[in-house]
Amino acid sequence: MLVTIKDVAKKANVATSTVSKVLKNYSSVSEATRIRVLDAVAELNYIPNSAASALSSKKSNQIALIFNINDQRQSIDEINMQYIIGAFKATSELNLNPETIFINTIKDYNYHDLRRLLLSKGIKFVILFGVNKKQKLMLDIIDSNEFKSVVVDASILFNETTSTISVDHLNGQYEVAKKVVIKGKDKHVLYLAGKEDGYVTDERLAGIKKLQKEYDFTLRVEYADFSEAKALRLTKKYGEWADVIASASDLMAIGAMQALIEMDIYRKCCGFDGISLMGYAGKNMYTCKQDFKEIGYRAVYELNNLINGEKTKQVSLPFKVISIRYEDVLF
Amino acid sequence: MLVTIKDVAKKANVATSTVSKVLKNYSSVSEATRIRVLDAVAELNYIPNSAASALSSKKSNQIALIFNINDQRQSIDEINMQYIIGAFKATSELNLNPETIFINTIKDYNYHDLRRLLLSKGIKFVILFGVNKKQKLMLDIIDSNEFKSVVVDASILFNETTSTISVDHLNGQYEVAKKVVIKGKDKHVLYLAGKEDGYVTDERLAGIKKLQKEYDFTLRVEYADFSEAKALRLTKKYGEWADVIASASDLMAIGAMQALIEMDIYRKCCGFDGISLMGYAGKNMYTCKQDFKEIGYRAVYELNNLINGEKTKQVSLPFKVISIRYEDVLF
DNA sequence: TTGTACGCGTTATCAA
DNA sequence: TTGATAACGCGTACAA
Repeated sequence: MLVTIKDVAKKANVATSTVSKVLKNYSSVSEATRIRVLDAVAELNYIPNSAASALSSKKSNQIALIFNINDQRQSIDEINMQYIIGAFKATSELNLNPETIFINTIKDYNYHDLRRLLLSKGIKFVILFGVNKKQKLMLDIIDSNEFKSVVVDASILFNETTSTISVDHLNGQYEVAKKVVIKGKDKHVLYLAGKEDGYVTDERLAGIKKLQKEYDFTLRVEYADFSEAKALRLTKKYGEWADVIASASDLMAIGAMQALIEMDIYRKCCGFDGISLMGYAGKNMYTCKQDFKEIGYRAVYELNNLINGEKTKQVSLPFKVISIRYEDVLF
Repeated sequence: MLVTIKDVAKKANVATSTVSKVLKNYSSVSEATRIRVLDAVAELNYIPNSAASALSSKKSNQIALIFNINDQRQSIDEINMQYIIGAFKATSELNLNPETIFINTIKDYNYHDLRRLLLSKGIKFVILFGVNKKQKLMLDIIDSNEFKSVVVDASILFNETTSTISVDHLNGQYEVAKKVVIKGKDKHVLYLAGKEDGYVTDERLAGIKKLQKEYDFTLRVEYADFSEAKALRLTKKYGEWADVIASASDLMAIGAMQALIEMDIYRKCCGFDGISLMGYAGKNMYTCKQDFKEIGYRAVYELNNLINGEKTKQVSLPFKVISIRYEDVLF
């Protein structure tokens, strides 16, 4: 029925322990028996039982990718999908086993459930996507001493058990805004910030303020909560006043642009993220493009470093200030 | 160190088997000991070891969600993300454990690797997303007698071990095209079909042909391979000739529309899928909206039926012929 | 209703 | 370099 290591051992005329050694590439095995074992493995079509292995070795190559996603706005599903694809590429290369978890799409998920889920599988290393100041579960994981983690987009959470990885949001916002804003106290910049509980919100806000110090324009900050609709409304309210509208996300920038169109006025705008929707609705706006796939990919590699006992670190990935045209997203 | 079932047994003054029975909600346990055991569990913060459980019971609640995705076109990442979110909602409700696999983003993935991956985890039930006629791995899984599967969007693959689930692509295409095409032999319809190796391609093509029989227009079918760029090129070539352009996907419809804009002519268009991008670039086109989240959700429930020994079946989910406006995707 | 004892498939220790 | 053998933590006949 089910082929086990015993069957292989019998077939190859060796002990089970020898088979195990061969399969784990231990050196203390003669070439002759090695071949004999591998032949038997091939012949019997033997497939190791990962549960038995995990139980016996007390090791599991499982890691968790934990997402806090917004399942309302499908236009940005792209971001999480790219995270996932990049991360899975890395787990495949590193022979790690990703357990994907969406903590917010499932009601009644509390820290105990999550902890239980992870520990029952022997998972002690996790990657956190979409953390914010109110995301108690994720913060608990970071604070706990049971898990080591890599946090995406919240460099401030760096500590002895937590590596961080993200682009430099501060300078990203600074650079992209620099493309559109104008110097001088008489110039008005409307900045549509993200949500107050977002860590990147603070970083990006600091970016526009850094530019303000340099360019000395008049800055009005409004929190549009990463909402396109709110950005639209706020732009209708303050767009007339502004010379330039800088947004902390592409979606908000598109909302702002839509408002301007409806108001029939023109203002320079810029976004943040570099999602492909910008190629359709972005009207050649500048944006700060993040490579989400690469971020997911690197996050796994950083986690692997932690698994291998390395110390936590803060990783900064490059961004690109670009304008996405229709031709760029066309396939 | 690690709290096991033995520790709980000791604490509660019962045998390990009793603890096991309590945790599995077996009836043959007195209320008194039940409480004593649960108290001990809570007090010791006991967490079951899923590997040990799987090994001992020879059962695993693991299923696999296998995706064949196109990782070039991020505009439609939304579709797979919605599948995933819906599927995960269901697995959470059913206490199943999803293993997510992207077979095409990882090079050198052959059937043996995949089979090995699945069987090593005791996975015998899988859901297949994105199958097409050339997707050998998935077809092998369907044909093998080792796995039972639910296939999304390929009703034709239905058999004794394979349930299928999808909207009625034929009538979906029929209905949406009906909104825009015009009766009469002198009327010209350009139909931008999908890829020839896609199962839905055939179904949707049959849909437009059904309508042709009824409306008697002149039909020109061109395969745009689900590519926006190809749709754009083909529309430039045949758009002038056509009175109406029907596309087998939203992305192609958007490409066609873009071509028309560049050609500075107007033709009625329709798409298929109902992705949110249509709210931005769709110019009020009609489309056949699929509820991808619901499809993912239902697919898991169907798989659960197979797990519970039910017979395979063909499930058809409803579609909606709508026109997506900007307001619809705005949050 | 409860407990004993064995088996699940693999790994690891230790002796040969 | 190899082979017994004892864990790993849990489930489940079967006996009590």
